[in-house]
Amino acid sequence: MSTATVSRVLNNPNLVKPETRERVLAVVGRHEYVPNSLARGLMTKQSKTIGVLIISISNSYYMEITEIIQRRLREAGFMMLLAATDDSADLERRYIREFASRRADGIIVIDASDENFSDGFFAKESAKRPFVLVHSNPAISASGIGQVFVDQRLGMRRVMEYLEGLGHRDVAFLRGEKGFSFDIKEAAWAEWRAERSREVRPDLVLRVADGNSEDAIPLADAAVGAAIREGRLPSAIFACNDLMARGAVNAATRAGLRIPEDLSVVGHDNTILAVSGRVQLTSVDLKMRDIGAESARLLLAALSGSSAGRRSARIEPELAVRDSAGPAAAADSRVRGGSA
Amino acid sequence: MSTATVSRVLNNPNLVKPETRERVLAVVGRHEYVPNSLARGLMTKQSKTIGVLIISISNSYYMEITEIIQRRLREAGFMMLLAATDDSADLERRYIREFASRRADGIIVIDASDENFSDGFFAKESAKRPFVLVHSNPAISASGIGQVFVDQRLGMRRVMEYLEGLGHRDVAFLRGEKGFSFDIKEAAWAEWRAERSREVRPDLVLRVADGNSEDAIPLADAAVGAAIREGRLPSAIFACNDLMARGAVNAATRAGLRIPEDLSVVGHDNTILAVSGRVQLTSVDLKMRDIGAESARLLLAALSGSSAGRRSARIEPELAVRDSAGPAAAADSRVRGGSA
DNA sequence: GCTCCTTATGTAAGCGCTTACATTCTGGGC
DNA sequence: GCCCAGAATGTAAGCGCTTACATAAGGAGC
Repeated sequence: MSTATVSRVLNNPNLVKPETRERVLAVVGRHEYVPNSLARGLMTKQSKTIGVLIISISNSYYMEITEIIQRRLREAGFMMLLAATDDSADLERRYIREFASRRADGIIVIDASDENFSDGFFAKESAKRPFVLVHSNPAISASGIGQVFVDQRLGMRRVMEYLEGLGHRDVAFLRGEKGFSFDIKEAAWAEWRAERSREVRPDLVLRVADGNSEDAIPLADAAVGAAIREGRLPSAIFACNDLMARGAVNAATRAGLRIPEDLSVVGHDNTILAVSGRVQLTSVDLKMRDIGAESARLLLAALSGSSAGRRSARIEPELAVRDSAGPAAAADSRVRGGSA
Repeated sequence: MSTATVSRVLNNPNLVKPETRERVLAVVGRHEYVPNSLARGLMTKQSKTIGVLIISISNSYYMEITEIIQRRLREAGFMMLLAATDDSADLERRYIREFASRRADGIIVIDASDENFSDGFFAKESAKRPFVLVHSNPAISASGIGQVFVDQRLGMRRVMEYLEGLGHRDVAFLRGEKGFSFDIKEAAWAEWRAERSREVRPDLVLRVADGNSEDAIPLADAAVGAAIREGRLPSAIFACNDLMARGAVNAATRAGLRIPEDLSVVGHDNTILAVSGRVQLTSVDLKMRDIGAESARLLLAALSGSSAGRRSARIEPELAVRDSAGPAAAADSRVRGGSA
């Protein structure tokens, strides 16, 4: 019995006579033969492996995306190589090279670094193999790279529209010190004000040193607490993520403000934190599952070579409306100490 | 210039004359040559890849473990293949085969299925390549398999000790309907009572249908709310995870009980939920980072062939003491309507 | 029974590397 | 100038597969 026959049994069973097939299968089963994918990949030039790059593994946002990606990949017979870049453009590059070296059939980069986009690195990689970028950067969205564009500007406008509808003219903006995701949201927030000829008041922007870790909760708590004491908080506040939104709620509650009667709070990301407390947070839902599903879909489509179909997708965030935001009417007078 | 020389430049630079080395490196750089790890792995019999198996990706518990594992693997020059089993023993097996086929140099299985342990599958796999199991199952801990044993029984005893010290004689037990992690905690809880000749009262055990998803919060809320109304809640309650603990806190607060004055609550897992609300939860810390670090350490040690050193580790959970549990004295009279 | 076509199996090349072994350089000692 | 050890490089085999091509084995048709 030649190795070729065995190979055929495993890959094209219909090419071999049923009885021979049985015989081979029997031996294979008895000896617990495990094919060597490395050798197979060397011949077939595909590894049935996809590389996925995220910024941090212990971040529910990325994990929700990754979970659905992994599920889709499994269904399509692929395995997932996962790595975290810690937001380092250098590590991002190194990992992409590593994926390439392992002959990953495709690569998904979630929240890719600006640097590697602007110097053309992504464009070059994108030409070599199926490649999908998940991001919120309008600059990238204009490029020809396969991508899932998360329209955060739209998300922000939906928040502002909603609050405006509730009568809130001024909305404080709570963000972490640095991070692209904070910048892009603040830009949309400022744009909204500018469009309505409202001064883009810097005093409305509250900043905490670290907006992404657990510490963001107490930090936001402190920042908002101070703003309340100093009477410079308007009737509503938007927080760039649910961590900070929780901190804001805690501060307000401690200060004796009721939510949403005295202060409206809107969070972002719609994580478990939004529904964990007594007051359920109204929060922007980035549709993580859709993001994951779309990136997997785009990659798989590119992989199957069906050059038909879109090479990119756009995700529209939605506002998950809950209890933490309400009409502005009563609020103004309370928060500002009845000066209205 | 022969391929052998190139190979040497890349793997044993000192074997080749500096100037040749330079020449090779120059060409390599110019042509953006990316070595083929598949071919390399075929020769060297190692893929520099580790397979990691968890139950669910979008679960902060597993992700915290995975994050540190990935970091350690990177430092040691390995990449991580990650897959989720959805708690299916069959998928678990299939993925392990898949890892084997891809010639993963080692495998880590987190919260492995009972089934694949008891039928000897893990033992067999463990013999083939470095293999580490992370679990809380005393049965496995007695086996010779490389492992990180998380002593949940000890964690429970620390909770009970702590509450006993605060004067709580009876502690309600809040769990999800099914799951090994719930069972093992309940067993330790019952054991504690039995040791003190206290009846293992079934009415002290509250069950919610789904203890692990987001729904656990409102479900726990409802269950605890009912128990409060029916006056069958003792002065303290332990929840098998922070989700349910949050639900308990919400229910108690709504019912007008103060925490911890009127009711003591202890959670489990010490996740972000524990510190997200106004009342900070006392919660069992399973030392996720230690678990991840230990599993990576054990695997890497096995990989480097240093047969010295332990083949297993034991993790001792600790109680992260915060504000949600306090002395029982006042509580008894309030919760039970002053019948004491 | 012979040809011819189809179907089933075997043969061997080659995927891109590493590495044992063979060969060629190089230069110090005489 | 010659010898020889050691360093530098080349040669070629082989890792475990897949697959084009060659060969063998069945029938069907006459």
